[in-house]
Amino acid sequence: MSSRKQIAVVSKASGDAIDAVSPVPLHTQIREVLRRRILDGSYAPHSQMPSESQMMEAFGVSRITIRQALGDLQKEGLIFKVMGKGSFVAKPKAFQSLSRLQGFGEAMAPSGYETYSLLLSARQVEASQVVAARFGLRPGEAVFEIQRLRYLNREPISVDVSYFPPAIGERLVQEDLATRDIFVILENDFGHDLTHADLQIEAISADESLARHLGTDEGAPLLRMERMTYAGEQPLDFEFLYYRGDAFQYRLRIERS
Amino acid sequence: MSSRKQIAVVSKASGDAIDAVSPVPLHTQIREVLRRRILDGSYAPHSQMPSESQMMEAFGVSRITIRQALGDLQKEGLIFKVMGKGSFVAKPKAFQSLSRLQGFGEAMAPSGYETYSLLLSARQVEASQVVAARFGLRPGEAVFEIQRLRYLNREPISVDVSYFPPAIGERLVQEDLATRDIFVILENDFGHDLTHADLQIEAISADESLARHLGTDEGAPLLRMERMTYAGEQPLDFEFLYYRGDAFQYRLRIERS
DNA sequence: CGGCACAACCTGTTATGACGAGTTCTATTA
DNA sequence: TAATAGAACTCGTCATAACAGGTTGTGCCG
Repeated sequence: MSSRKQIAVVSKASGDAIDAVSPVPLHTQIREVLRRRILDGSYAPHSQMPSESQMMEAFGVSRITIRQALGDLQKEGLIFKVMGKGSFVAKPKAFQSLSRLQGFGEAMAPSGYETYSLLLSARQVEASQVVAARFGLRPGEAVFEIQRLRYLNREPISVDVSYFPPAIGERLVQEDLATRDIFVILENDFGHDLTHADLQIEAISADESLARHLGTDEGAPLLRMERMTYAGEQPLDFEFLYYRGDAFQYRLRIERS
Repeated sequence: MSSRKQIAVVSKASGDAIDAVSPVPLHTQIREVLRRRILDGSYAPHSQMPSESQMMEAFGVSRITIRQALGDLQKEGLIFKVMGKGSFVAKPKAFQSLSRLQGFGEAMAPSGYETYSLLLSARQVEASQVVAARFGLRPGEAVFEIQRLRYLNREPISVDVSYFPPAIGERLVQEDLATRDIFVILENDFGHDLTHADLQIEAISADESLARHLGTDEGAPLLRMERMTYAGEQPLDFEFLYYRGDAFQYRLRIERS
């Protein structure tokens, strides 16, 4: 390569605003911005990322904050650093970080693949007819909705729309949903004992929104799952999962222990 | 099998000296001391660990250093923290953090278990007859030896004695050998393309040292493996693995891709 | 022209300091 | 006595600062 031209985008030109007064920590916001840039290709695999001091300036925070964000990404295996040179985007690899596929994927992936999630939204909403019925609520009562876009080996693989009782949802959003399995959080951190799940499956066509997220054509075949997970009698987690039809085989074991 | 009366050790009474001038970072030293205390039971599962300020004083370092050590352990899932309360030792769980079993274990663990390694020693030594022969060296030439004790779900499962060309060994010790798979480091960080491995297996009796590490009786049956891993023609990693006979079934697939 | 020393960058480590937020126990108050 | 306010602890976040150790380019010198 020749001269020093810009390495990559640093400024917050796009919708990656950092909010200093937000309740979510700066390093978390920055980590997610960087994760998005990696997953959407702004930072290509093997390319060098901006230096820590460049990011300091670009985001307007101190170096310790940048380092926290980068350190998190490094521990996930999304980037690697070389002392004296800089930070680089890691090449997606199978046989690295297993364990991240949740439930469905857990049973599905015989070996390990790299998986991450992008948080699309997380908010309290009024329960729709279907959701209310599943939780034994009245339509319009509050439930917590979390939408995520899941990646398998750096490719978008599914859109997950999950509903939780408000109390659980509030706590979930404080966790690291990008890399941790919701099942594991529920079991480990919250102490819920997941017992079983009911599910149903069908095939649908991608609408505009799903197609955009999953990078398929509109109308492409998707696998749609509806799954309610229980801890004993208590309904905990109701999910709609939209999997890319061309990327998944269906093989599943529902029992969990 | 002796009864342990101590509650929680904070001071560096035992052999857990922190060396300020050592080339290995303080937070790494501290992390490993804490890991040892967790794995050997000094800090029992679910028990509260000393507070960050207590550790600051006990180790004679700043809080940021303690936090780095604790943060690493937390990301591994060995401990968890509760704001306003403190740090606690996590309960060992299967179905959490897969992906850490290397090679042999990788193929062996159908689902996931929690695995860690304790670094027993890492140093340059003179190649023994056997090691030299495998690497195509003359006996007495320098090779790098790494000894580790591996845990599966908080129980010691195997002693690994690995030999590397000096250049590779020197780099390996700078990596996080406690949680990262050497195979993954070699492939991902170092760019070596592991192709195949030769191995042989036999059953032996535990000598005093092995029995002590593995927590078995002297004379207990062990599985002994000798494995040479190659990247193409180049021999990269020669290992002796001593597995507890009562804890392992042999089922293996050698191809890697 | 080739080699070597140095400056200019990078990340790694660590300290100090400050404030915020959550928990728990205590002491004051109604 | 019971409720409440607060003190005293905990971890979480973020800033500033300094130095070490590694890499890379530049420019001087032979």
